[in-house]
Amino acid sequence: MERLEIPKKAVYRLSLYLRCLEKLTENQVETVSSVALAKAAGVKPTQLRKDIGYLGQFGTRGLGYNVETLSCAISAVLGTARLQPVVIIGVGNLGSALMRYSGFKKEGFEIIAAFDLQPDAVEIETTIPIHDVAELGEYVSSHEVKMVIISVPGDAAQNVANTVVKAGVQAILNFSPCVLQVPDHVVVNQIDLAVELENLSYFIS
Amino acid sequence: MERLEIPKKAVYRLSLYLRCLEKLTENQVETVSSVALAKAAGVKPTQLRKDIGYLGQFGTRGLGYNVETLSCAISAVLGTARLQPVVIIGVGNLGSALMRYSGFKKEGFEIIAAFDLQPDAVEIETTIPIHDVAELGEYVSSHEVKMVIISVPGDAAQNVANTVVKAGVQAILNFSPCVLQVPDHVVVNQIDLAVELENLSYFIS
DNA sequence: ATATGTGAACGGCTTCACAGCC
DNA sequence: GGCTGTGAAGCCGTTCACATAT
Repeated sequence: MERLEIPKKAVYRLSLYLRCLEKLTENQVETVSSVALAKAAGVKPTQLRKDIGYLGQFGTRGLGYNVETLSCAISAVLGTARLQPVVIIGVGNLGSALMRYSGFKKEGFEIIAAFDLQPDAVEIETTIPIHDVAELGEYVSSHEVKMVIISVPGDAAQNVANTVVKAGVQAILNFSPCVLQVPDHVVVNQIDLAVELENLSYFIS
Repeated sequence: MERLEIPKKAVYRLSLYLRCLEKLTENQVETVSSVALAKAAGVKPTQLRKDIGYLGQFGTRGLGYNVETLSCAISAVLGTARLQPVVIIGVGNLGSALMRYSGFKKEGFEIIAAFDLQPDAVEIETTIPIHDVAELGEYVSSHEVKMVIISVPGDAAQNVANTVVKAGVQAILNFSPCVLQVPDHVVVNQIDLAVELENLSYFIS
């Protein structure tokens, strides 16, 4: 298994292709060419073929790709073929919005619990249990959670990260506006809303 | 002014540096070395110096950078030195969370209005006016809004984008899980939560 | 004829090495 | 001695050109 060779950017695009393929499946399209799929995903056809090439050979020359076969292949490589449990830490504005977001389950992720400093003070209608953050480490290890979403204020994020890393978490989606220091074997994807806006700000003339 | 030469990735990091510099200002630190600042931002010192080099020469050899001077320089280049008006379209889970998010104003962005299909049905305590999406185009042009945040469901996003682009918007932060087709002069930053999770999923062993 | 698969060329960002300055 | 500034080298991902398959 030489999965680790796929470049990070290509992995992002594979997710994109998967999203487009799902739409095609809904419309009962069975076959798609690299040109058509690339256009839907907003990339160049050659890049799409190169990206898919990382997974192996799935196309039929002169015809295109079978939508279902390709979907399954990408899903398998991304590790989303089976449901992945995820925990949210910090049930503030953003955290509670994420808890209500329905898009995760469709893509193979289940929010199994949330944590907050004051779980009783949280007003939100949900079936997802909200625990005290003091129980976070214990919960993560006993449920073998590998992925967490951090949406606590910046000054609390590093502490939370330390706790979950010690408890065995391997991947963190961090919405806090701060850089997390973690061991090399832990992956962090950072989404900083202010940074995104600032970035846009630069590119408007 | 040769601003347009700064690579996009460098612009992202400049935002990061700015965030770290603000913390230093709060702690009344006046000078910082590239090594220290780079560590705080999670990048290599040489990269930080190269990035800052795009702006000009701001350091003092043998000493480091003056925190305030550097902050102002980055802020000026990013265009966040003065308040930038922003509009949010789609006041659902995510949209309302973004409206309540206090981090924007601190970085120079003011949410001046929000838009929804059913503005009256929205239950949210806020001082930000919520209008009907039918008024979107007119509002954007008359207020000369250059940046918008789109947080509507995927199937409505392209329509919204068309409207605001026609009304003169130059930058879009898109949270909808779909690829927007826009003219070349419009910049789109996409944040797809499911894609982020899928990406992490791949990298956990 | 049409579309995929892929080695090679290209381009851009990162890292290195060291010159220049305090 | 310590730290910044920067041309050069290295690396990685994208694009091209075309061989290959139906």
